Amino acid sequence: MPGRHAAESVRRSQIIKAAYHVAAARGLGGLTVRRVAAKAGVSTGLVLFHFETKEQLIIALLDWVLETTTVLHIGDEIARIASPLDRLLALLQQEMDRLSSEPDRIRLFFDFWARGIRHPGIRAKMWRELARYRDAFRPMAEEVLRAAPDRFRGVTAEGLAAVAVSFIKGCAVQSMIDPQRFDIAQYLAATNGLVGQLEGASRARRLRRAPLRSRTV
Amino acid sequence: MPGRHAAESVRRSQIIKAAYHVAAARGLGGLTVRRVAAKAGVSTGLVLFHFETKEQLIIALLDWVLETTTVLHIGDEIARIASPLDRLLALLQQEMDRLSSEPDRIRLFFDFWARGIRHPGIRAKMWRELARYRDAFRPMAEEVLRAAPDRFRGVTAEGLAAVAVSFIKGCAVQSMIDPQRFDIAQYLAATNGLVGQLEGASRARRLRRAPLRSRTV
DNA sequence: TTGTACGCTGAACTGGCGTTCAATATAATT
DNA sequence: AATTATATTGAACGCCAGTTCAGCGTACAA
Repeated sequence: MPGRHAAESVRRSQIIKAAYHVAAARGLGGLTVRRVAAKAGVSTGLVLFHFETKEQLIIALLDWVLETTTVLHIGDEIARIASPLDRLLALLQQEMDRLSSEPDRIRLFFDFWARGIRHPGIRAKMWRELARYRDAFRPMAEEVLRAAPDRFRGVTAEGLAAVAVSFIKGCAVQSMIDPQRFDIAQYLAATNGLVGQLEGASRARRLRRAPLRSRTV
Repeated sequence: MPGRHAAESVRRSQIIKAAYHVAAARGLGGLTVRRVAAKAGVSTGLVLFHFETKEQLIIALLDWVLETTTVLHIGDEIARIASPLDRLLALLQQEMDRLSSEPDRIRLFFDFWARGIRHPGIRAKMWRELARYRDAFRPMAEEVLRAAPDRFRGVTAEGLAAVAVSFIKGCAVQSMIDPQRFDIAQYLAATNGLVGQLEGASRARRLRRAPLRSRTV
């Protein structure tokens, strides 16, 4: 039934959400204009009427995924933690919880990441996202450097933030290929030990009292 | 010129190497039977005569990539380092050198990794590779646990190995999306600081005398 | 009421893909 | 020399993809 129906923006977001469901279920490789149209309950032509090309649809999907993924929001409970290193660990824990709560989204994100290697447009957006990620760690990294200047002689906040990001991305990459057995609690415990006990017993006690929720992803 | 020519295995490896060049240049998404045939200088039909389906060709390519990627070989210079933590850092450095020396191979590896998320056959092979990776760190991880039992109370060698793998994979993932600016030397310096100076000044002096070769990937 | 701009449809076009297969040339066997 | 087994070709097939577009229906302006 052709004719004037939904407003431009409504249709666009309707189609993008359909695209998200298709991509989350079948991956970017399984994303086709026809499938998106079917999922959205519209015709093939309409999808391209609103997005011109499939590539632009994919870019719009990426934008939507990045916008609607609340990443690295530093809540009150975390801001209240005194030690910078402890706060960093709490942030890591929060990010790793997301791994188990939104696996489809993380998988799709990873799919985009891989595509970014060959696709300059996607890579640029991913690079910006990575920069955002590192920037979120930066103030914390600077605090860490200030708290232990001898330990981090010659180290920049940027470098430290990159390592912090690696804890998260590295964990995601591993749990993605080994979703059943990868033990996040163990991962965090080992991280905790490696980072070093700046305050010794106090942190150990706190971790024991508030056990980690999810054992595997 | 049809007829009996090269032996089975010769042709197979010839085609696999052609597939590698195509995949390295265009990604797994750009790998087609026709392109591989053209690169190998044979007909389309011959590729499928030797590999039955495109999927089997891809699996064979993955096997070849995994076989011919010398990963985590612990050489004499590294084995001679006394401190386990220092040895771990040397291993990390070695792996990161590979990032800059064989970017195409690493990119292709990453491409397979992403495909493994949806493809059980590929995922199984990648999981085995990940296990190999962690196992290579395990003896070292056990030494670390033995050297500082208080620091790593409740931590298993498996968990510690997973974190070590994260340093590498996380670095690769970041430098892949940001090949120009990602500073590996800074990354290692920050890692060094985070892991903690078990031996203090001695390591700092050693690192200063033997500067890191590659600044970026 | 009429006209028109816009949203919308879906069949049709083009192209590239994986795959098949009859024909054929070569090497090994007899 | 004749036969057989094998390696090789490349045209052909069917499929599914992205994209186009002529036509249709609806809502709003005049």
